Amino acid sequence: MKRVTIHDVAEAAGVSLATVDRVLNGRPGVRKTTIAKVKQAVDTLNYKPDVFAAGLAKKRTYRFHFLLPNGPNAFMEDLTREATSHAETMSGDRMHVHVEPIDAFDGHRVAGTLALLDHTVCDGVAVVAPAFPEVRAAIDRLQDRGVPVVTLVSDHPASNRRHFVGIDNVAAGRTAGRLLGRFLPRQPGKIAIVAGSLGLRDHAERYQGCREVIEQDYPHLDLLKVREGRDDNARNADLVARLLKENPELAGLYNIGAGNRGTISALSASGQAESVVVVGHELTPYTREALQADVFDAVIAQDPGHEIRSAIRVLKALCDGVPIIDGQERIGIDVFLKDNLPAVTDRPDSTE
Amino acid sequence: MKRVTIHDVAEAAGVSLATVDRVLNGRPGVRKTTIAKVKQAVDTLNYKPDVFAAGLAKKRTYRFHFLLPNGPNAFMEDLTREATSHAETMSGDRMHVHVEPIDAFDGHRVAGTLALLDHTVCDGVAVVAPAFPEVRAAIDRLQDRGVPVVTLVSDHPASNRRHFVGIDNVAAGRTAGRLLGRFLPRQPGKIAIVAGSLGLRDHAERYQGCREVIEQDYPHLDLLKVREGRDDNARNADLVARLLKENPELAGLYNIGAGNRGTISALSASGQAESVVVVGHELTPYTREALQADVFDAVIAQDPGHEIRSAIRVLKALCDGVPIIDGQERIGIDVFLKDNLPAVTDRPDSTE
DNA sequence: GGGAAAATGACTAACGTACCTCAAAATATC
DNA sequence: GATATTTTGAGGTACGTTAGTCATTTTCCC
Repeated sequence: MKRVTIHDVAEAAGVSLATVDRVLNGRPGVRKTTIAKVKQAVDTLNYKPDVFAAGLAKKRTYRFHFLLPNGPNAFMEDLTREATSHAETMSGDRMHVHVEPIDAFDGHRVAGTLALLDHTVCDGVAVVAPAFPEVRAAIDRLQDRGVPVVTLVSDHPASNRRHFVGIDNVAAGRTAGRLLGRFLPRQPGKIAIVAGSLGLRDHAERYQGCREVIEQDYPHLDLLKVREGRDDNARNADLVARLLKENPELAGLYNIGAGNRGTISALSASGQAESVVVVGHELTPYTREALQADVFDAVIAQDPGHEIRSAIRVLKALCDGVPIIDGQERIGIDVFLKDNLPAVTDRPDSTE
Repeated sequence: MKRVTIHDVAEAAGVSLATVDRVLNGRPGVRKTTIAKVKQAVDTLNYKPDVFAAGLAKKRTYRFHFLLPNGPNAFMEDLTREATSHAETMSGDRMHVHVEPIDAFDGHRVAGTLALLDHTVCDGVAVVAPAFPEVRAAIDRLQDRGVPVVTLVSDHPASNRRHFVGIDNVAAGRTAGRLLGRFLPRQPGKIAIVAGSLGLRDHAERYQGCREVIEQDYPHLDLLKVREGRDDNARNADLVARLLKENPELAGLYNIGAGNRGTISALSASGQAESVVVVGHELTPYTREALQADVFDAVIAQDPGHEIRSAIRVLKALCDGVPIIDGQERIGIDVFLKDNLPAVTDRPDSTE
């Protein structure tokens, strides 16, 4: 039951402490036969370095920057809240999480913010990457400077980001399409789609997924052309009101992006809320209430807390050069109906 | 940016190191005015103890026992696999997770296993608690001996367990009912329910939730009386085959417990698989395949990896006497359709 | 076999906290 | 005001690792 230390390893391998240290920490100047001896001893003794002692000795600190959109978006606010709250609780663990609001619609500003970072300021960056080429370039340059970058929520696959923390948006769109197809009766009907902008990668992918499923498995359903509301509540309210007026017999509605609040108010005002099957994204106080009031029928979501924690773990793993446990870092596509809503936690008000 | 240590706190408070230590670790013999001075200094300086140094110094080890059912059940196997895999990876963190298989159907044996534990052997216990009174008593006695106990997957609310790590099974049942109600056309139809045993708390709760929703919102659907297959594949296959023969026009089927493999094979064999809407529990290789083949229409699940990690975090928090972050420890009710299945991870074969 | 280079050993000082002892000072008790 | 008691200070050791330095040994090459 006693702990195996490097002393034991040294003894077992018949070498000195210094040599064991050289092997364990990959320092140069050790013959490979000796390396083998040490490694052999390590795993016959099943030596595991003491994380506490190691952490103390190398007095490493992890400084991470989180670049998160600052818009009036309940999901992003949740993400920011989770990040700042972790910034506090983990500061004892030699973690310094700095949250920096960015304007996700201004590619140059985001690229500029990224350009200011290097290893003197931080050891890792998580960014909700808008799909601008200058952002991709800034990510790549930052990594060339030795700072690992992970994308959060919205990926930028063309870049060299080391990891993406977020959901598979095509699959999310497919799920939305499946729910619409199955919730609606097997008869012709029209489905409206409201997105923020198809220029946003995640929105485009969700649309693609939804369309795939509807066209393949529910051909009796007719997808109206996508309306873009720029994730703005007022615009969405307007769009949805008009859609409902133009299509009094509308069967389904898929709100691909944010701006749920606008969509919900237009639906409620129209009096058609219950007859239209509506699927939205992200669990916020508004979508939650809409589900309970049968205005929304399903919500596809991703857990912001999981995403922040996962991003931190991944960045730490990248800094330490240890492998990432894929299974643990996979972010699930959550499906919420009115019946499986998580209990509310006490949170300050937010807008969307 | 430099780290605040107890030295700084001592200096700021105008007391000695020893006194700071006494206050911080709640040792006796300090005047309350002094305590106040120190605490004041602690939070003006925002002192946070260094977890690495503390961990090293108090060479604390956390020894946790996980008592998990050993039956041929893919979900429990996943749970066991996650637990043993964490036992390895966390052994460096002074965590010793011991997994002990139990026969969940033998209350006396489980109680006997619990009775053998005390603080000389382990610092915390997580148990998938079968609903026997002797198990409740054993849990309470174990806690009286100073070992915190959390229940896992299946709760025992009457006991004094400190926490329950698992899903709200009533809500899970409601979700299943909702999916059946919404996937089926709005016309009369029969729904069959196969459980392991209504004597199992989680199964009973799921049934209750499902019935609530169906009776309230989908009264045109007729719930057949529950068949109990004891989570056994052969029994389930038999039951389902008979159900399908007796009810050729069966509209829906809810498989409340394990034994999915039996249910699936009977459905496939009957040729009625596609016409019956089927909801099952837990994501296993079999239910996954059934979803993809349109034999199952939805699967309600809980993530075994999350549950194990949560149980470990909770037990550690209980040992350290620090508060539990509720939001982080809440286990979600996952809903899987064929479209939002997580990518498969490489795992050894399992049976169910 | 002699000299250079490479490999290894022996030691030490951190890192920040926990926990212990013993003495000194402050306060309480009569 | 003397004594008993409580409170505080000073100092040390231990925890297991990292990351050095410098001396010594081994190996290699001509």
